Amino acid sequence: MTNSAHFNGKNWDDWKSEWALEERYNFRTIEEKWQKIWDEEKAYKVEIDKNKQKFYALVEFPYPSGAGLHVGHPRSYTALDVIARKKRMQGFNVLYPMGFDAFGLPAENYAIKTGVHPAVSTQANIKNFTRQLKSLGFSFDWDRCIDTSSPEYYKWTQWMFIKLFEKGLAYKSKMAINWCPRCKVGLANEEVVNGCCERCGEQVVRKNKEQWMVAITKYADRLINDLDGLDFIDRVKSQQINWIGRSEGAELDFKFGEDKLTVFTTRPDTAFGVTYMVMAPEHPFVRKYMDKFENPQEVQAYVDATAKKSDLQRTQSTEKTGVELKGIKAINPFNGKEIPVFISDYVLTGYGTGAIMAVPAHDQRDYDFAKVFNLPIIQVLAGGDISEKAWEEDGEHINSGFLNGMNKEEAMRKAIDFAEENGFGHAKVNFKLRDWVFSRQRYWGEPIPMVYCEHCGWQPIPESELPLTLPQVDDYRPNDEGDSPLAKATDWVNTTCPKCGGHARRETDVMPNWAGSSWYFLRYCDPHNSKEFASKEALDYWMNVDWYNGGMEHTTLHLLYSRFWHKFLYDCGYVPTKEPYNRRTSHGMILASNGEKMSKSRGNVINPDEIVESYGADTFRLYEMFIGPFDQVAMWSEESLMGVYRFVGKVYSLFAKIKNIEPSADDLRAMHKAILEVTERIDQMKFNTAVSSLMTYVNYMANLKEIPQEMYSTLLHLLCPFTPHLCEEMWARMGHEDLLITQPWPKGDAKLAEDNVVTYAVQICGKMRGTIDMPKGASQDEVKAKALTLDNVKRQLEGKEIRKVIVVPNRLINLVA
RNA sequence: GCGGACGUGGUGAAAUUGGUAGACACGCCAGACUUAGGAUCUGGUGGCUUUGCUGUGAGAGUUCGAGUCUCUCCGUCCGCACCA
Repeated sequence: MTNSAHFNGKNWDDWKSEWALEERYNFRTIEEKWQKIWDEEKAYKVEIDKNKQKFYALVEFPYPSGAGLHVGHPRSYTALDVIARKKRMQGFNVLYPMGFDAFGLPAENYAIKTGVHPAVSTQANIKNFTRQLKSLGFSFDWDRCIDTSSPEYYKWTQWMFIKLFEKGLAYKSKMAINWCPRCKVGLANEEVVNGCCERCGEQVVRKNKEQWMVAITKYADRLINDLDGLDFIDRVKSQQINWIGRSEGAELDFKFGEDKLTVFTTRPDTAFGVTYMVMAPEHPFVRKYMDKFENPQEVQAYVDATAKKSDLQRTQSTEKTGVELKGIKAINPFNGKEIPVFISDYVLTGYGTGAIMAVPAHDQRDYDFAKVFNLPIIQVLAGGDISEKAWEEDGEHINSGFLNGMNKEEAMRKAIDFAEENGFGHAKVNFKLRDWVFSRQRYWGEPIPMVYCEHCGWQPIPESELPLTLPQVDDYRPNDEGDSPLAKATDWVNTTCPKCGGHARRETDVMPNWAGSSWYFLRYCDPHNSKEFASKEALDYWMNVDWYNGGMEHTTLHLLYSRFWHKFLYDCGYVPTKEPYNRRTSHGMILASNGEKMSKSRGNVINPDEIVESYGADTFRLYEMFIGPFDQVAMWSEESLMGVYRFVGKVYSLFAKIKNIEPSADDLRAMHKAILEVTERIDQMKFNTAVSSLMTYVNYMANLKEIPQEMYSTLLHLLCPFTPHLCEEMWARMGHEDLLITQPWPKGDAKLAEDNVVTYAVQICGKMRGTIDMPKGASQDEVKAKALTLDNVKRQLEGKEIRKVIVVPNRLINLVA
């Protein structure tokens, strides 16, 4: 790699004496110097180059909070930076972009407190984040930096919303939504954690509101099925599948008054075991039939009590409560039997049809309810002990008319056939996934580009009026009624209908902060395009994202939303692929040294700035890669960080021992082992052991009196993705004028890496009894003969006969006596 | 309850996927050196009753051979959760 032509007119000794003046590793000057050079030369700028194979590496862009970068962010960023840098050296045209997910509540809350416009504080935070990211030496193409809160960006978010509306996938609906009384904002299901607001932890309550909804459920099946071809880690796939919650069953109609009461069930085969039915308290029939019930006061009281409960209260207690709707019975279409109907809060209004047929013998929840209300329990599948608990397993059908004698699978089929033939039911697939609540009653988000006209209903604003920018307001506070602060900007709200020209009012809710991030990876492909969200050429070249790393906490939020959003754009013909990400991996969290989460309130947050200041970016980066298995949680340890700092210093000081000499066979073995191991382990995201390999290699060199140039040069190549500043500096000190980051990745030679002497484990009956050194490729007999010379082996075999010999070449010999 | 991951020294962890358990670090112990530096260097460091034995949460099984595969327990972490 190195030759004398690169020595810039000086000879090797001149260079060495010049640099030897500076004995201590001074990371500050080195890092500052190379960051400046990379910045000035736009070393990581990337353009479409059809002669090169592209590689698109992506990390989740941060929300630019006032707190600045957390040590958790760089774990993900460094990992893909290592991969991006290695891919570049391997000749790929690498797109590794960064941007800011800049809409969100903290900026708005800050504005409420201080009066500073969210745009102002957000820009200040972006500036700070950018400084921090640059100080860590990431190889982002900064020319592609995007900001979801800029009108140039959200113009296209709005444009896409209009497309959703035009295709009938965005619709306005009045429904009970999750409402956070503290944030004064409606939440999507995905944003409710254990019945509490994901952001502030306040208990979420139900509130009836007109909301924009996005019909993600239309894509439920495809969001599950298309996971099949993707290289996502298993827990991401299973969590998404779980969240979407597909279940197969049937919808069946039971007669109720003059109506049909439709239920969804996954067990139509148990229909002969139905002894009662339950509706959710919110079911429309409850109101419709209220004056026909014999006990309307009791029913209404229960409905009111349920409405007052928070989701948490409602789901926490598994004790069954409810009220019978006296005076009206339902009729089981399978056997014509009259059965009582109840309302109970264990039946949810949002899932299935909001009503169930109850089979207490074969469903534990129904069983519990039946016990409380003394309802009959009819066993229709043989098995278990019905006097103890429900039997939810398979069995032979009994007491089930024409289903008798069948097992579960057959009876299911026959029951659905019967329902279809007699017109009271059909097979049905249901999902837990609900449509996406897309309205937020706040200020700092994308305005929803819709107007309401008395005559024409909801109309999108013309594309020529995009972007619809946020109006200035004086008061950012939302109110308890759930009006957005935008409602106060009356000049902005009052407008004309784009269809009839009459008076119309703008939508005053804004989009959720998940909107901008649903398509940002597309914008990176062509970030300055003012005519399209991205050109076809750019999308054809750069998509898909080859490798996307991000947090597990986004699995059922951003990751699911953006897959849906992308599929929608694909259906419209705007993007060339049906899935956005080929590969998805996830990093573990970094915890404080005592295993607690880092948080402001605990006062245990490590600020990356301080680490960079004290130890340098290279040490920080390398430590985060060495801290432990990438996909697992890791605990911050300043002591371990010191070990890495020493290693970096050692790499620096080895420079003094470089000589223009040829490496020996042993040297080459150590070198090629390092190349092969580091290359493979980076690809597998085993960064911690890749660093171990580098340490082993450096330890080997530290033991040499003189280090061949080639060995040191190879080290710089292999280490460059991890500690780019130091490596670039030492590369220059070796006399090179071109940048190390543009050099080709070393090629490992497995032959040269092979040991010529191997140590065999000697086992007797599988137990280790000693080791022997053998030349590589020794015959079985030679190995056996040598093994038998060991004292311990002789002793163990005394008076025994060897019955079998197993030799694993170059590894072990096992003598079975 | 359902789904997923996991259990290895004083600590963070390795283990070519069934073949020498503890690589690489941290910490600790002993020594050297000093331009006293967040020092650095050298050697040692699983346990034990140390010619050797034993050891990967516990117990069984498969195998010539198990940290790795199978089964049963025990325990930890994460996600979802009255989803019909």
